Amino acid sequence: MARPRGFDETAVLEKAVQCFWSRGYEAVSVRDLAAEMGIKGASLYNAFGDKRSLYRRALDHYVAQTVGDRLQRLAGVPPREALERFYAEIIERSLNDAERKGCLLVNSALEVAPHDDEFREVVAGVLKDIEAFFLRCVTAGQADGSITTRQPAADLARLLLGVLMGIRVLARTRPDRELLEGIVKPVFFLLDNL
Amino acid sequence: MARPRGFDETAVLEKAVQCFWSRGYEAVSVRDLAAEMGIKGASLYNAFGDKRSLYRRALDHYVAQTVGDRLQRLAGVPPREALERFYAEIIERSLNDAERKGCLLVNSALEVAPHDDEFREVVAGVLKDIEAFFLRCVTAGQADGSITTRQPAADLARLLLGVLMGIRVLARTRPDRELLEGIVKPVFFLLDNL
DNA sequence: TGAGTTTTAGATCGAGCGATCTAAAATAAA
DNA sequence: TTTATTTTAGATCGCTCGATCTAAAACTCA
Repeated sequence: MARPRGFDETAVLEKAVQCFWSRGYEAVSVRDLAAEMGIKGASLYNAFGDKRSLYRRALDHYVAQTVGDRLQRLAGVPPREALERFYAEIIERSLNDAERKGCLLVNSALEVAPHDDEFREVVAGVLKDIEAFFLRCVTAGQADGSITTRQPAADLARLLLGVLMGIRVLARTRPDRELLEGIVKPVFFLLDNL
Repeated sequence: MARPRGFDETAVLEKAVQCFWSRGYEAVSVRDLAAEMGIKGASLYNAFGDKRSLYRRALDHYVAQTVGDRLQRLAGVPPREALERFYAEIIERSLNDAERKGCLLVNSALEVAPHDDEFREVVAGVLKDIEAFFLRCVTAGQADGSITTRQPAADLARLLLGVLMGIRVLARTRPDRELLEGIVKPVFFLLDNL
């Protein structure tokens, strides 16, 4: 039978995530990727196909690890608190991001999705998942009285998604706690009052 | 004396803006640029220097034409109305953007600014200009009673900047009126009430 | 008109790109 | 041990990259 693979596919995929995350799709070469992943070019093409396929795998892995994990962890938390912890996490991540890599999903939304239908659908789907999470939180919060009912839950969820994207973008150019927390403060004031 | 330039520098610069705007920095080659600008490679290097310098010129031109113009047009408008018209313009622009180019400033904030100190300063400066415009609007609105005083003007301005970035990002993947207007609606509800 | 200067057009530079190929090394089942 | 299969390592494919060079063409001023 066949010789088994000499590397851990998940481990090298995570190296690829790091590359794409910190430098983007176009700016990273397949040679850079192979070197960083610790495998040879042919092994890379064998295991992952071409550069675009590898990016797809990297994005899927990132989303599962980062977004999926967060949504799952906060699924059981009381809604108002879940939202607060969500944003607190995002802000801490953004401020601790010395390389200013931002979020691979947001980066993909700007660099890859606009020119590539498959990636646009993938990114749009994840964004809708996040929006749906926000909507569940807002609806539950409105039901238990912790979140205002004076605006439709759907619009509040949209606002939460928009603000999330805004924080992710601004943090890459102005990683400033006062700015990021200043964005969130009026949002929670709105959720709380009225 | 010298032979005069055979092309209009501003006109070809605007062609370069279109290229960088729709495809990004890395994905556009100097050959693409020269062809689209209708000049030869040597003329491009003569007139604008290298690719990075041309991008800088293109970004500056875009900012002056697009951002600067908008802030100037709305400077004399009553504050609450200025904010409303600002967002209405942004949403219409985003929905009419068939190529999903988004905003060159936001695109630069994600593709170029994180890895290039000069561009980071340029982008951060423009973002601060926009934030300052929002702050002037909010402060004036709080003074004339058209905007709530129950949150600090500085935080409301930060929220307005964050939401603007969020709209610009989301529109490139999900150019959907319901989504974009749904983000803005609770923001104005917050500005109006309380 | 002629001297002087700049812009043109097109070829070309070395480097790096994504992708593929060959052949040797490695492994598991027969 | 043999056979079959896969992964390796490294060279290499044709192409495009950003950038430069060479001359010819174009133009202004003396």
